[in-house]
Amino acid sequence: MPEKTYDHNEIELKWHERWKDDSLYKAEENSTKPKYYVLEMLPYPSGALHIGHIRNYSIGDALARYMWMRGYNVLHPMGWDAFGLPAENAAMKNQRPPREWTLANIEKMKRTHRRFAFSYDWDREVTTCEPEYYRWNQWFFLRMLERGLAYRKKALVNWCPLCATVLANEQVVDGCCWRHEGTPVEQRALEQWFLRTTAYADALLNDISQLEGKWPERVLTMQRNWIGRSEGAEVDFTLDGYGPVRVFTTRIDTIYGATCLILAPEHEIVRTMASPEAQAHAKKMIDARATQGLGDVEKEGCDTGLTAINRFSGERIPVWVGNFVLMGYGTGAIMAVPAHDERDFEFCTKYGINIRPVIRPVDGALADVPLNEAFGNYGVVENSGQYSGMPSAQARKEMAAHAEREDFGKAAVTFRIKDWGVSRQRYWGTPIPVIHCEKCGVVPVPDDQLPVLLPQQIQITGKGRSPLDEVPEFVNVNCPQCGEPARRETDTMDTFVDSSWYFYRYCDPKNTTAPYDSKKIDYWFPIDQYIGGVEHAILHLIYSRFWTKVMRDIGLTTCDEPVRKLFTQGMVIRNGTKMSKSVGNVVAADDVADKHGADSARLFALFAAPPEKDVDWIDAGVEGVYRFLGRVFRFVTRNVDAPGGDGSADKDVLRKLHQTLQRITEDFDSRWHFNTSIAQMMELVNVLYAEESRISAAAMRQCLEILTLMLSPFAPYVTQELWQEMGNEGAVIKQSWPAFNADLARATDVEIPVQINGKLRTRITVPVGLDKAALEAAARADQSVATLISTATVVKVIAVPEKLINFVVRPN
RNA sequence: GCCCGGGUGGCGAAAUCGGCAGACGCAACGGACUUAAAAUCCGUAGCCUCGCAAGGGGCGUGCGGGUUCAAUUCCCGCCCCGGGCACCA
Repeated sequence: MPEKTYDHNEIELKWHERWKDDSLYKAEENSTKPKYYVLEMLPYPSGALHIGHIRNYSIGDALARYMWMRGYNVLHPMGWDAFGLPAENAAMKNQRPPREWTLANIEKMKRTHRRFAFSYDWDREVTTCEPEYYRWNQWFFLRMLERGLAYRKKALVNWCPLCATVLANEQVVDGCCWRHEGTPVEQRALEQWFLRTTAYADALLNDISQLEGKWPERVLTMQRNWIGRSEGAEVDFTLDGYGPVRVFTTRIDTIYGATCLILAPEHEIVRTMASPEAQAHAKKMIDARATQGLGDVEKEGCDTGLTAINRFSGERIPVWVGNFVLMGYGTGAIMAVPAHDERDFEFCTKYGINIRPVIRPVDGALADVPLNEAFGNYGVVENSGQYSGMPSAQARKEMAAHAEREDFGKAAVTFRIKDWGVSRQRYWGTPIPVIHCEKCGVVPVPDDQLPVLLPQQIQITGKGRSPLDEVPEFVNVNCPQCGEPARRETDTMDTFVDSSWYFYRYCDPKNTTAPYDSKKIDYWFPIDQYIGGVEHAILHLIYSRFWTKVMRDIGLTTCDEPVRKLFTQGMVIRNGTKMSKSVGNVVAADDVADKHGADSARLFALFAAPPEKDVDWIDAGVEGVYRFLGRVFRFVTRNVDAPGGDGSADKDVLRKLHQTLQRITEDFDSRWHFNTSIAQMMELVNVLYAEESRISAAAMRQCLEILTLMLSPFAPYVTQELWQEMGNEGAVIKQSWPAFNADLARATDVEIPVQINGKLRTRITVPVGLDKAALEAAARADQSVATLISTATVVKVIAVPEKLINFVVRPN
């Protein structure tokens, strides 16, 4: 058969049409096959897929296709993280309702998804802005409310003036809004809804051990740091004329060295009891904190005029306010031990407050403790009454026990993680399903009245409070309890709620009576492989873990953790910076597909670098893999029915073929270095070109089929076309992954480098399987080796079978 | 400041367990085909150096040391780049 020209447009269009009904990728509901759930993070429907998305999906899709071919029942779904601020901004700009804008974007992006032939089961598509989905957000919220896991409090919250809404702590980056770099977040006191993530702080931390080795270590480290468990003690100091002031410390063993107490500027006692000057100062510090945000801030403080008594020593010490003490951590008050804490040292030095060492090094004296810096190590406690002479660890225990006995303190654990603030003063999100009644207070919307629907007709001005406040039909309701007129809650939920459980919904996407049927979850969960960007290491992945634990405790799943294995792929870089709309260096997926085809775009996304590494997008690089696909296409089409050569190259070619197959199979099973998998196939094709005329018809057939099958997870269109060209029936994805033949893969001869004193001098070819002695004999028997060592005395011979031989010699 | 990654040709990278550094690809150069170009096919190529040539020698994985017959790989000390955390008491 004459060689054909590789026309990617024709081929991709043809198979795109045939695959339209999607029946190929349906996950089976009652299957005897082993299951495999592979998931890529769902995108925000911004309007267009770019090449960063393509990389993410190409990794997942190659894996999904491989697992199909390995005989697994694969669940590979896709959906849309469809709530969020951009839709509202677009609505303001274009006078287009957010829903309309969002759904149009989804249609557009879905077309691109299909164009790239990602093997999704679209019957399971989830769109989080649709009532069928978000009603279950509301349902979950009510379950959490019943269990005290959702609650409302007035709190200082992070407010982004540009978003005109509250942000979660996780959404504040360097004191600025995560979406508006350089816009400092302000602190405002508002009534807000929170989810009690702190109730699961210990569980979230402990269960990280279940993820060890299966999630990237740095993600686990980031989560551990974020949770920030810290063991210490709470202790009361007695404030003259007031009563106890509680502090949290990890170093209660240094308490005899406490020379003052420092309160956060927001601390209640500052407001109620401090001197007027101190109150004014504190106010300034609070305001400054709201605007300065970034970086290191000079420590600042002010004496409140109050004094407090140390219950251990009976000593009376001054009480200060300090800008570096955080209201949101511990109790909002600390005891300052300048001799043993760097920050306290800095503060007390600045204001001339006493520095008194009470810890000495285990092998030193108290007098050796330097007074020009803080000595923060553990050691032996001194000048501390009955505790003097104890090691730090013992003192920590005994002092906490003493405080507890005397009822002025206890051993305590504090977490850095806070409860998750989920209120947003926005329109385009899940309405929080509660009603505020003058008489009954906060009343949950009854389950049978769910979903609380977002009103469709709405003017979004971007000014003032939540847009829902302006919709009387939405706001004005009757209280479900007493029937009197009441007001609906107008805050909506953080969109991270949507993505915290969407992967469960994929298992039962059309359920109208429950978020899903637990039996289906039991079959599919946990997710075997989750693939996404490392930027979600904390936010999304910690919320998802939290949600699963809550669901487990409600009895909705038996999983402790939703995700068994996590893979974080690298970013796609262009011109030295991360691809983003604002930089204007985005490469649209459709543009690449137009020019070189979806297959080439997918192939290059995987070929350019190992998947976990950042990759530079180079247009010329796509041309390289495009050429490769053309080479494959032409080679296969012209050899399909060729009479074949004399077979003199069969052995070498089949060895290369099976070695390649082995490597690619191993890469799928462990390393995922698809860049080398693809390079291996390129090498194979180079060999095929070189030996083309010396390959027999039978060996050629084997090469063509196996090459096509191996390449198919990466380039589904062209391989499908070739599969048909070869006269085969059916879809490539339904074929079995070829088994490599270890006998054929084995080499008979191996080239051994010969070193003299560690320097490469020549090479010899020997049969495989020679032991040390035989290898040395073979080397000595070689004429050029004999010449090389003849002028010196061989002192030692290092022979490593199938690797190398090294003669250590001394000149004569 | 602390905690992770990373640093290899002109470029993206490879070397899986301490054993031939630079596979594969891009860009480049030379040749074939072509009226010509594109496409395609074949070939050259780390750097320096000696030689008319065949061929030879030296250097080389951020820098400096160490272990070893042998180090991109292991150990110690630095430098640079990227990311995360950053008053968390």
